[in-house]
Amino acid sequence: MAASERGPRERMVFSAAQLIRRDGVTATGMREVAAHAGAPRGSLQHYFPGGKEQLVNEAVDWAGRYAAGRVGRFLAQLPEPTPSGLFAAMVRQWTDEYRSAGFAGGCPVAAATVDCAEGRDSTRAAAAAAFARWTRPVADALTGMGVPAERAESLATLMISALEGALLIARSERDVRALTTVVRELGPLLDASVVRQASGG
Amino acid sequence: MAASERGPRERMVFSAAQLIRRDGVTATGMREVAAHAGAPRGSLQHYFPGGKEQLVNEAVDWAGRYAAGRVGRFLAQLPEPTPSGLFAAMVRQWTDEYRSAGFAGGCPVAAATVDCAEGRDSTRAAAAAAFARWTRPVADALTGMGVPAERAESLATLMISALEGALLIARSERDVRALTTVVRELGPLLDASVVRQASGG
DNA sequence: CCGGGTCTATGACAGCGGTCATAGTAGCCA
DNA sequence: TGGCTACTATGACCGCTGTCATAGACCCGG
Repeated sequence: MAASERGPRERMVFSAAQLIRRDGVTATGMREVAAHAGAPRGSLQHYFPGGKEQLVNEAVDWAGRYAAGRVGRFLAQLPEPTPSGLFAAMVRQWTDEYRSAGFAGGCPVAAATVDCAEGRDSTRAAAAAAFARWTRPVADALTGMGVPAERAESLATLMISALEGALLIARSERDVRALTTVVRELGPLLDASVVRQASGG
Repeated sequence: MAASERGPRERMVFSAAQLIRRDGVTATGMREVAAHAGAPRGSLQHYFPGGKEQLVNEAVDWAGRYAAGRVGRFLAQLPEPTPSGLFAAMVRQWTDEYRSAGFAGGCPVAAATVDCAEGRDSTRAAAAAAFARWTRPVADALTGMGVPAERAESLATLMISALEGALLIARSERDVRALTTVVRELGPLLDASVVRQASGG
């Protein structure tokens, strides 16, 4: 979650993602983004001539790449790769954040979808692309673990759906219960989908 | 989804829920709610002296009651009650809407959570209450089908999580794929959780 | 010195947001 | 008729939003 000290443009995209995931797209102002990024206000129209829509879209895009990138790192850290282990790692990222930093933020892609699915088509498309970019490495990981290709895609969608929904519930309840629940209940199903190789369950 | 011609107050709450689930909380204006409900603007401060916050909270509350009420009707319509059948019915309500009316609207509770979880605690609490009120009848239905009480609660949370997450994906993609996917993949797991009575597999 | 990029700095604008203040109407009771 | 209550009707206020316009800083090649 920590972007190093890159250029002001990248910092603004990153800040936009952070503010969006906390307050939603509409409630996040351009001036606020610049201030949060420590960037001059004048840079907004310089780097994002497309206005707020461009900034939001890039933030959603960034979030999608970030989530996709995490999948690979989770895989590398797993002692032995199992579907349930991957899912647990994906969810644990959130439970860790919520326990250590509070329930202030959700998923920026979800926020963009809720706020812009109707009325700002480019942002809606950016959210769909982010979900797709996130789903692919998850599905690929599943096939690598021995899940048939057709089911891998479906199970990846199920995993992300359950995670996103549980995030909503957890944030509203200020309790990670929903997150731990979906991991516990979905784990066996995921591991049972492995057909070749010795399944650990 | 159609509220009959009740009083103006109820119409405004209903309209608020509709607009919120389409555009989000922040992007929904008070004047817009009144206009959508065909109610006079002056009635806003009369019926909702607590301002927008009160109106939003009541809309979220209404949505929670509505979702909870649907569960009972779904159960009554099932030829034989199975967990997967109930889940399929819950999801089908959304696929039907999306196929017939387009992908304009999402879940108002999700929208309220995304937009208000941080910064408006009463609305956050209202969302949590709505999720809880929705979860209970689902869990009760599962226990009635023979699911052990401890798992029933967890599976109800899983069902609602998967539904909410799939809603986000479906809306961003403008495709019901994610919804049908979670039904297909989650159904067997749900039915397998029935321990007593003949499971209808 | 000039010219020409990249980036920054402000100020203004027009619009809309929620909310408040105030006045008006309708009906009902005495 | 008067008076009370429920509800409606407007208009104004202030703050904030995204966006535009304009001008300044800074650096580099010539």
